[in-house]
Amino acid sequence: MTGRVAEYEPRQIEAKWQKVWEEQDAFDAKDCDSSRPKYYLLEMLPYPSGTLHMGHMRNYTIGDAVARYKRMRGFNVLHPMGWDAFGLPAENAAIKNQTHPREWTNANIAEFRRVLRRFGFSYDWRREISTCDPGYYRWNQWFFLRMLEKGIAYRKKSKVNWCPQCETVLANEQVIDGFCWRHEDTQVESKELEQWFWRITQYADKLLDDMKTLAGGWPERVLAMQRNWIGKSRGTRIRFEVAQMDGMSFEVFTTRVDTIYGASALVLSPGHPQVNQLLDGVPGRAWMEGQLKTLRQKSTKVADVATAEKEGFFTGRFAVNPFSGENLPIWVANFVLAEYGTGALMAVPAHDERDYEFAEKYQLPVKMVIQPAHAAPLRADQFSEAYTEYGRVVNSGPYNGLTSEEAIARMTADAQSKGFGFGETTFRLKDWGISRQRYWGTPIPVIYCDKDGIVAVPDDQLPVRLPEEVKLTGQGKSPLASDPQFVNTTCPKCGGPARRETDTMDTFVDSSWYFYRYTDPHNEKAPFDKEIVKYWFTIDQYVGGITHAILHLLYSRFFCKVMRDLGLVQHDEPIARLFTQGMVQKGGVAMSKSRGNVVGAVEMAEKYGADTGRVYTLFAAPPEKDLEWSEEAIEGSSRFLNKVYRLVAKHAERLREMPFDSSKQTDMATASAKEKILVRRTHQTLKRVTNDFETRWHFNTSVSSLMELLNEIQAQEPLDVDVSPLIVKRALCAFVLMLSPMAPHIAEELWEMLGQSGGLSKEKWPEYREDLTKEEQIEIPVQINGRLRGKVLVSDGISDDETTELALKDARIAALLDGKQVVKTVVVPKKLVNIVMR
RNA sequence: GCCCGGGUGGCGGAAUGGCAUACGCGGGGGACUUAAAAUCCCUUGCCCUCACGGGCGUGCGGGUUCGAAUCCCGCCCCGGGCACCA
Repeated sequence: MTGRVAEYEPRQIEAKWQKVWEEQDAFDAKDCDSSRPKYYLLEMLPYPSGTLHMGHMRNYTIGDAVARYKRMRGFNVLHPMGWDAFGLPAENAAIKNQTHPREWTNANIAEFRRVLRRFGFSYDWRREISTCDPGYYRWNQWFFLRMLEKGIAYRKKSKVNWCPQCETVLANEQVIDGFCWRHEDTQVESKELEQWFWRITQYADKLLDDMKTLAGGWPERVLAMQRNWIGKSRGTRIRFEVAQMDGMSFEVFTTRVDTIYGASALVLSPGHPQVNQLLDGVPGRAWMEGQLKTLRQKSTKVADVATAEKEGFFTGRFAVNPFSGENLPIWVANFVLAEYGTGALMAVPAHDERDYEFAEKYQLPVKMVIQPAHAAPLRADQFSEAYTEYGRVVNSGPYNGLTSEEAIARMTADAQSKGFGFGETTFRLKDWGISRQRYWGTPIPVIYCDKDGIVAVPDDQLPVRLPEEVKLTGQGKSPLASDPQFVNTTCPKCGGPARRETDTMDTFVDSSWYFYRYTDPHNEKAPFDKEIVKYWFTIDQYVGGITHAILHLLYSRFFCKVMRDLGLVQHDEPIARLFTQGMVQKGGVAMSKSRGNVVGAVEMAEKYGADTGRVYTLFAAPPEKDLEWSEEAIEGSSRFLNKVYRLVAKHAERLREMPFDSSKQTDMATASAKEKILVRRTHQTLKRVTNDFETRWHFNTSVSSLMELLNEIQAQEPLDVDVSPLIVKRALCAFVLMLSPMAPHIAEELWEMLGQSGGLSKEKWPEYREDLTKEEQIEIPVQINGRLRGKVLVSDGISDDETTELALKDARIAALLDGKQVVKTVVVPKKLVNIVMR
């Protein structure tokens, strides 16, 4: 045919088209364009540290394939990128390298940006944001002030993790099994500090309820994790008076008030604030103090707490069961959490596993008050474990015979009317502590004045800038406190001397609303324009890792609800659909710098080309599954693109001038056999790939469909005999268009080689035609008793009876059926025949 | 303990009630080449058989069905999340 064919040079092609895209602003999204449907596609913004590896790239490749597909489908696509630029690693790196966190961060951002461009992701770069810019974080401060006005932001003393070696507060993530991450032999202490909190608990119910609207769009396991985290629990609060101590009482929270007649003790947490008062004047007090101290000092390691043996002591005091009037001994025990419920509980050994275990050890009575509703009754002498199911209430005075549900309702109502209790809902979720004693974050915009107390920084003084010249030592308290120029200020109210807040905000604040800023990134008067947000929101599709299933995604939902209450947005949920992609692993574990198993994105792109990297990450596994990186398997994707390039290059010359109109299709009545194959295979592939993009995103099968189509086209060689050039051109153009979301650079190059102009970013996705996917003749399997015994060729419109007849006539089938009785035949049209014989 | 995933060739995976192992990697054989690389062709689940052919086979055991990797019941194993939450 033609002479020597040029070789596929990914580096050259990729640079060429990236430049073209940039010059054409090919991926700019147009605000408030009502002529097209909008599509907001978002990938989680990276923390710019270390190197971008293939784990990042997988996330962006999945997103980019969808973004490009949606554009071809006629959507106005918003596909932005930015940097989660505040955070501890920058500060630590700065201390280590004697640089400024901003320098370190900016260098990383520059590198990340370069690598993302090297992969040709179709971002609207005009909208790039960086959370460490004062132009961004001033809006963190602005939101903080609005929350302060609303009472959502408040200050209280709270326990923090404190390392006595570092002399600083540690984030929960920096506490490893109760020890400091930098001092493996130093136990982290608990210390009380004044901290700023955001009242996320005020939205607990809403956060839980609104998850109903996310069902279907969010992975069930993410919803399950959030549900678990919020931890809603409905129950009853009951007050127990202490016998012979006037006015002293304890409240307990229980979800099973129906078991209260079976209570055999009242148990307090060692951390309960009233323990000391209770022990006043009790004989043996000194011994008890010792016991208390031991219980309180027990390891706080998570693993230990869960498996620790139950221990406790009897206080010598008694509480009165308000339902039965019975006196219950008051105990203090390690298994009662101070932070949950009321820090006290009623122990019902017969119907709670933990209480049973405790009662066994300390010989407390086990009183059965619930019997199974449908199974055989429990017998006291055969009781070996707690019965925790609902059932029918017994031995409970006036409540006997009720079901658990009825008893809970009745007893809660009675407690309320008699004044010793009420129905209550508790949550595991706690308010969000946002104070960090760190430098590299958003300064909290508050001033402390001796005269006026806590004073908000006025809006017109925002942003409160991070001072650039601060000495970072990693020691002591908040770094900002060591900068007198920053700390000392004047009170906005009285003008007198005052001090600035020296803590900064948790970096999760930055990422809780960043996706709103993309819609209007340069606005200096507001965090964003309401109308523009209204146009773009909600986010149609969010793509990111499962690691953020709780914190980031819960905080973002909370922020949205606060913003709605502030009148800034009108929607209840910011993200309609969430896709969590699997990790990229090497040697069975996630890629990470510390493990030294990182495959750098740049190295990968230089060796094989960005398109090959993209195709491989899509092909190697379905996107939600973890993917084991294989240097050998990537060769397959490289070979595939090389083959595609050679095929198109071989035929491009003679097809270049051929006019091509994708809306016109071949007349199958006059087509040759080869032409029919080309047309049908093309439309079959179009159908499969379109389905993959529209439904479950299994791009691995999209790539394999294209590989099969490529093989089919090659099998029809020579393509200049018995095939009209127009049909070859249509097949190749459809191929290139289908490839373009996944391997955009080579697709652009081939498109140009085929004589098509204007670039692919303006092209439409090719529609398949159902009738053109149909084969004239189909080979279907013939089974006897469900076992494959032969095959017959049937034509498209054949009836079931005709199919059966054909199958029975098949020589091999006939031989097997000889002398046997056919009981029944099953025909699945165009799929299969099954003959049941005896 | 509870909740969510998952278990298919040597490997990544395909098939979601209808031909198990598509596509790719790896392996074996061949063509081209002085040679190598690249490329192309053939082959590749296990067992029996010279062969034709047959049997087995989707973690295990049952069930439903003309037909099960797929649906149902009961287990086992692996991964992840939560975990003394009253």
